[in-house]
Parts: sequence; structure tokens; C-alpha cells
Amino acid sequence: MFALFIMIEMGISERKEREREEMRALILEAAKHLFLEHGYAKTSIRGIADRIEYSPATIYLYYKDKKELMLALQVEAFGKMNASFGELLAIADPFARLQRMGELYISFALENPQLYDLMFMLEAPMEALECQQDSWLNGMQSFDFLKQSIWDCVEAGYFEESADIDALALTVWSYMHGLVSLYLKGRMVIFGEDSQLDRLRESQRNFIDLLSKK
Amino acid sequence: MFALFIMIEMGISERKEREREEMRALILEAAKHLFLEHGYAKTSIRGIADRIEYSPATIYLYYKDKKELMLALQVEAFGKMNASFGELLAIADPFARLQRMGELYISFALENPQLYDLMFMLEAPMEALECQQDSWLNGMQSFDFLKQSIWDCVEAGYFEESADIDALALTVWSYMHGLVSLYLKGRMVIFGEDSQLDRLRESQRNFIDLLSKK
DNA sequence: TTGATTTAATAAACAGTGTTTAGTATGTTT
DNA sequence: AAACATACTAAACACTGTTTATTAAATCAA
Repeated sequence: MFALFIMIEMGISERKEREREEMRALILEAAKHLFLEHGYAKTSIRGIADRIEYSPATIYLYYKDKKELMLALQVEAFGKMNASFGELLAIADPFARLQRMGELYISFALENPQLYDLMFMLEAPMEALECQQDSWLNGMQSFDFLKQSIWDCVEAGYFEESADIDALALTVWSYMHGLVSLYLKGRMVIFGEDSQLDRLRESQRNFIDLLSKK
Repeated sequence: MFALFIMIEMGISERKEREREEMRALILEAAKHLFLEHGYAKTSIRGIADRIEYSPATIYLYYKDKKELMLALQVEAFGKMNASFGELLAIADPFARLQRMGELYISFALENPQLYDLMFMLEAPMEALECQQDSWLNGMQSFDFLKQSIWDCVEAGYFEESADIDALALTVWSYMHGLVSLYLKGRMVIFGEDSQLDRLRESQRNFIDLLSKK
């Protein structure tokens, strides 16, 4: 009798929780679709609401504000990027792994410019982090992987024994981020409208040289 | 008689032109003040209008839209940055000059985060460029100076004779931009809240090493 | 100087934005 | 069946960039 009461109680609240998660996913799906098409600024709460045929106010029952919604998308984006790095585990040579990681990083950025924006350029999702910055640290597990690969490079004799892994990892990341963000934000027009991607690739090879010729 | 007529005619139209430029400068001054305090997104046309005690519509008589207003600010920002590079002309050794240029670039970015945003991260001013992209090329004269310094480094034997100057310049710029933009956009929190500036400096030294040990 | 005309400025509106509030149904519990 | 809780929304609030119609002033032609 008591057990039955609890089961019904738990059954309903569990269903409610499930429905709540389904609704959150529905909103997120619509947000993602619009965001990938038009970017953060041009994605409106009303647009998202229209797409799922709910009122705008409903969205605020599931997400605190637009920033938190974008943070949820950012988490998804990090998942996608981390997944794209999966093949790296099969590369034994650490320097080859490092090089391939750079290629994959650039590919991800160029193929998912809006997601890249969300992850590394927009302030909105970062402001939503506040206390719960675990999701950012979690998302940045790829940076740990980068550090590990650099460590492996040191052990394999590619870099000096005295190398500062943290600094080196930040240096590599900075270069990669700088390169793709200059490209994505249209700051490479100085090279002419057409040859920009070529310049990007040239610089990429250049940086590999810089790293390897130490 | 005829000459007098012309003089009056010209005198008025010249005054009008002068007054128009003064008004443009007045608007720009107000826009700059608000922008430096709150950034692009939070700077409103109404806010600018309030500050100069004119109606919002008046601003549209002097600037096509908000993007064009921000483009004018971007041009000013480039002027300021180029000026900050002035002292480099006094440095004879090309590698020391290159190193100092990096320091000045980072200093400018950290001391003028909103201006840096305008110059290298926001899309708004770039969209306003359209046909008249001369202002961007003009603003980027510092990039030519960077290329020149790298060329000098090659001649002085710091880099290989076969070095691709364009690619190397882009590589240096990408790294610098990546480093400061990761910092400015709060993506270096993985290093903890306090040590970020130290990490930035460490990486900077690291990159110099990478360049010099070739 | 007077009347016509161009110019400068604005009030008000338009179409949008993120977000909050008050109210209404529906589902759940007692 | 009555009391309560939940999900949802219409409408409003306070903004945003931008356009239009109108007014007042400066300039021009007679």
C-alpha cells in the first residue's frame, strides 16, 4: 500500500522529469537549428518559440535566459569537437598526432564556424557559466589531451626536456585559434579575396616547421 | 561682383561642410566614449544621441547606420595602434624590433580591449567596409611593417633565406591574436582565475624561443 | 525685403528584441 | 468533488536600430 503510493508518486514525477528533459531537448534542437543558420545575434527567443509552436515565455520555464540556452549549445559543441578528435587515439607517434590534431582543429572550425564562435569567441555563454564552470573545464578536456600529446613529444625527444608543457600547449592553441579566428572574422582580406585559404594552409605548414625544427 | 557672388557661395558651402564634419566628430566622440565604457552591443544610437543632446534620427543624417559609425571608430583605433608602434623605428636590430612589436601589440590589446574587439573580432565594422575596403588595408599598414621586419630578420640571418615572409608574418600575427583574444574572451580560465596573465607572458617568451631557435 | 526653396532637426511610428507578470486552463492530489 | 500544483500563454515592459512625415530655420532668387 505504502509501496504502491510511492511507486505512483515516483512514476509521475519521473515522467514529469522525463517530459521536462524532452522539452529542454526540443527547445535546444530548435535553437541549434536557427543558431547554425544565422548565428547567435540573429537567433531570437521568438524565433525558437515559433519553430516549436510554443509561446516565447515557455522557453523561460526551461532555460534561465538566452545566455544559458547558448551555454547548453556550447556544451554540445564541445562534445562534437571532442568526438572529432577520437581518431587521434590511434596515432602512436606523438608529433604526428599533434600535427593531425591541428588539422582536425582547423577543419572543425572552418566546417562549424557558428559552433566555433560559441566555444571560443562569444561572451554570452561564458557569462552564463558563473559558478558552474565545470562544463567549461569538461569541454576543454581536449586541451588536456593537447598537453598530454606535447608531453609525449618531449618523452619521444621531439622537444627539449626543459620545455614548459603548459606554456607550449597555450602557444600551440593560441596560434591555431588566432589563425582560424582571423580567417572566420574576415581579417585575412589583406591577402585578397580568393587566396585566403591557401595562405592559411601555408601558415599552418610554417608553424609545423617552427615546432619541429627545434 | 561675380567674384563676390562666388565667394559668398563658396563661403557658405565650405562652412556647411565644416559644420558637417564637426557634427560627425561630435557624434563619433560620444560614440567612442560610450563604446569604450560598454562595448559595441551595449552602445545604443539613443545613448549616443542623448549624450550630445540630439534626437536619434539626427545621427542617421551623418552616418548611414551603426555599422558605419563603428567603422569610423575602427579607423581611429587603427590610427592609435599604428602610433603606438612609432618607437619601433628607433630599433635597429630587426629581431629585437620584432620582439618589441609583439610586446606593444599585446599591451595595446590588453589596454584597449574594446578597440581590439572592433579591429579584429567584431563583424559589424567589416560588413560596413563593403566596397571601400581601402580603410582596412590602410589600417593594416602595421602588417606591412611586420613583414618588413621579418624581411630584415632574414637579411640579418635570423631566419632562413628560404623563409616565406607572408606565411611567417601571418603565423606571428595569428599567434599574437590568438593569445590575446583567448585572454580577452575569458577562455584562459582553465589556468585559474589569477594566473592567466602570467601564463600569457610565459607563452609569449615561449614563442620568442620558437622563433629564435631556428 | 519678400517669397520660394533647400536644409537640418525631430517627434512619432515601425518592426523588432529579451524578459516578466498576471491569468487561465489542465493535471494531480487529498 | 474540492483543493492544489503545474504548464502554458497573452499581454505588457523596456529596450533596440531605423524610417517617415513634419516643422522650423537657413539660404537663395526676385
